[in-house]
Amino acid sequence: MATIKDIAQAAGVSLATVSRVINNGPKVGKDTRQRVKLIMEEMGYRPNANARALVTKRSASLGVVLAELHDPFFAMLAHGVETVTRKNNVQILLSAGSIEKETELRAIEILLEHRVEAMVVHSKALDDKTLIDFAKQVPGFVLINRYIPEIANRCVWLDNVTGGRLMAEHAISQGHKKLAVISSQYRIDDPNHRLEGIVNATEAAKLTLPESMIEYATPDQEGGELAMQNLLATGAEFTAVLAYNDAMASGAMTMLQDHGIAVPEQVSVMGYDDVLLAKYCRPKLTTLRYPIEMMAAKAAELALKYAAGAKPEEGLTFKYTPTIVKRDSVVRV
Amino acid sequence: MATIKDIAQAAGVSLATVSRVINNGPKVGKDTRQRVKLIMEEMGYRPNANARALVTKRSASLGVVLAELHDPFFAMLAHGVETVTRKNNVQILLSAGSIEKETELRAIEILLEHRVEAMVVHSKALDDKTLIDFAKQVPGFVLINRYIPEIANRCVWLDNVTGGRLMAEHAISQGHKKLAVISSQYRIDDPNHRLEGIVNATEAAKLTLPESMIEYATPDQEGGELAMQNLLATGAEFTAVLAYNDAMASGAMTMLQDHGIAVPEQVSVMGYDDVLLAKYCRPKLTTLRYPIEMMAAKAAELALKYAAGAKPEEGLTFKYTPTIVKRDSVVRV
DNA sequence: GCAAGAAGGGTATACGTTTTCTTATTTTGT
DNA sequence: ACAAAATAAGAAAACGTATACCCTTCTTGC
Repeated sequence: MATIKDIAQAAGVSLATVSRVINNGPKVGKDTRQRVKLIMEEMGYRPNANARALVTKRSASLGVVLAELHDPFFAMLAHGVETVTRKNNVQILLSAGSIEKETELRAIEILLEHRVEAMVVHSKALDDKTLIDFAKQVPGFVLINRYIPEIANRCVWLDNVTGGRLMAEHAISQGHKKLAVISSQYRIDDPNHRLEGIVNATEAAKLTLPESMIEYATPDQEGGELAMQNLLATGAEFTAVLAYNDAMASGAMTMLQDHGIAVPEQVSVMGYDDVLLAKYCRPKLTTLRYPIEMMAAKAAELALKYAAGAKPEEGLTFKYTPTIVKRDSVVRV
Repeated sequence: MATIKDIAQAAGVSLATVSRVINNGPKVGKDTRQRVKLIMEEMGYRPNANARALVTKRSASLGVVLAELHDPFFAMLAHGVETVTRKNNVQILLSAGSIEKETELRAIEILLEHRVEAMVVHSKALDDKTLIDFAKQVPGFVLINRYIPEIANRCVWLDNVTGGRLMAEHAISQGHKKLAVISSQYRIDDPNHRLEGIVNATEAAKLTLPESMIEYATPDQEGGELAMQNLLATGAEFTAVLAYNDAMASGAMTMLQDHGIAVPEQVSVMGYDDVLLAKYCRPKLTTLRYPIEMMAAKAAELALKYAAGAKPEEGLTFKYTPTIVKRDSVVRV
């Protein structure tokens, strides 16, 4: 592959001149510029990004750390990031870790070895301290879907407590008094926060939400089916189900229908996230919109901005609040 | 950030020795190795991937070119690639282009500038010649979802003609004689091939498939709804609908149900791809399984193998054939 | 006891860029 | 016409790493 040196030789100029042509630098005459450009074209010259990154100490790429690419949720996250990297002529370096401490750590380290100046990190397993340390090392370090007070201005996150509250309030406003909850079995912040919001709202409405009305399962369709099965098996009565996400809600609906229980006529169901599925399933899900794509774009912008030298403002944070999307799976009782 | 030089100084050894420790090279004593490792740990040394790539001319990363990340289909593709890159300690460099010539070209060029040794490319817009040229330049160049005879051994693709045939044959075997087809309006190979297969099967069964029974729309749910609307508006009779993909099938089902037509009792519907949605929608879609994740993994393996110096065998290609997944949206008539 | 080889480690160059510092040439102002 | 300034271009150092080659110092076999 042709290098700058080859071009210089062929054009009868110095390395410096060729470099200046490539970077549209000054100090090179009109005709020389033309000639060098022509020769680059002829020889199929392609700058070596590695050499360039080495000397400039800038990599023109943004690192993204996330878990489990096949989840549509992460696909949307990636897409949000991609819209802004494309606009800024920046490359995406993807580093996927599963939801385990070691792989998440390794994923970040790999990006660091590539000297990415900006990174958008989705980490659920690493502890606060580790992440705070990274934030100190990397100017363009931004967390998505996580809030850590010490580095609040690098956090783009969803207010899940409010989200949970909104869910419950909506159900209650529709006259529902007997609620059931289907939560995720993973003991990370998200399900805890959503549950907290739900509990807050039920207490405010002077309703009771006994432990027996809360089921935990894997946050996918199968989990939703299983949880609903358990709920039905206990013989408990409920008129509305609040699910951890749309997939679980969909599973729950399936299981209800399989038991001859009409949704939403007999039981209302609410999802969370508003992924594609929410529009596709029957009845269409009433759910909470999680603007992950927008949030990811924001995170990428932020990462690029901080990487470029902007100092994160103290006391600032990037909180998003989910909003209710009313479709067909919840009715007044 | 600490460099090899800093470590060497702190440990009182030469650069070469440190480098040898890092790469587990020979010619360094047990105790020296230990001491250097300790100091690296203390100083938080992180190898510079760019410098390394520059001198070794190898990048330990695999480039992936694809369009529109938010499509779950591409998410699965990315995931398939990721499973093998992770196993091989290789990084993914993502380059997204939309389905336009220039952006696809640019996406590939960017990866080339990063000197990736292997790449998995999903290109629909670029012409054969351009891709063949790239294949000549890059040893680890592999195409996914595309077949080009001249570089057959670098193509991992799905036999869409057979796929279309299988769809139609299944419907016909269930007694359906009046078929309707909902295809994609994009004039790329995939819809053409599927349609070709469908036509072949109908002709073999001595059925007619008039142009008026084929609708074209965007390959998403809205498109499916629209196409079905048009089909119904013509007043044509049909008992089975073959859709270009699951999203269109889902849209078509929605529209049928909205018109009071029961699926599958009155009209059967078939999808294609077998994405998550196929299991979630009601009735569950009978569809064709497109093993994209497996194919993507194969493509990544191939790319890595070729990049490592393995010569692509002549006359070899990697064709996958879709298989029918029978669920609830098709019944015997 | 000594040549020959092995083991441990150092020196220096190369990878492909960018950029600072010079230098040679041309233009400009008076 | 001549000093001053602007323009065009080259030389060389630097970025961080890997490695080919060289130099010691021990072993080891006889």
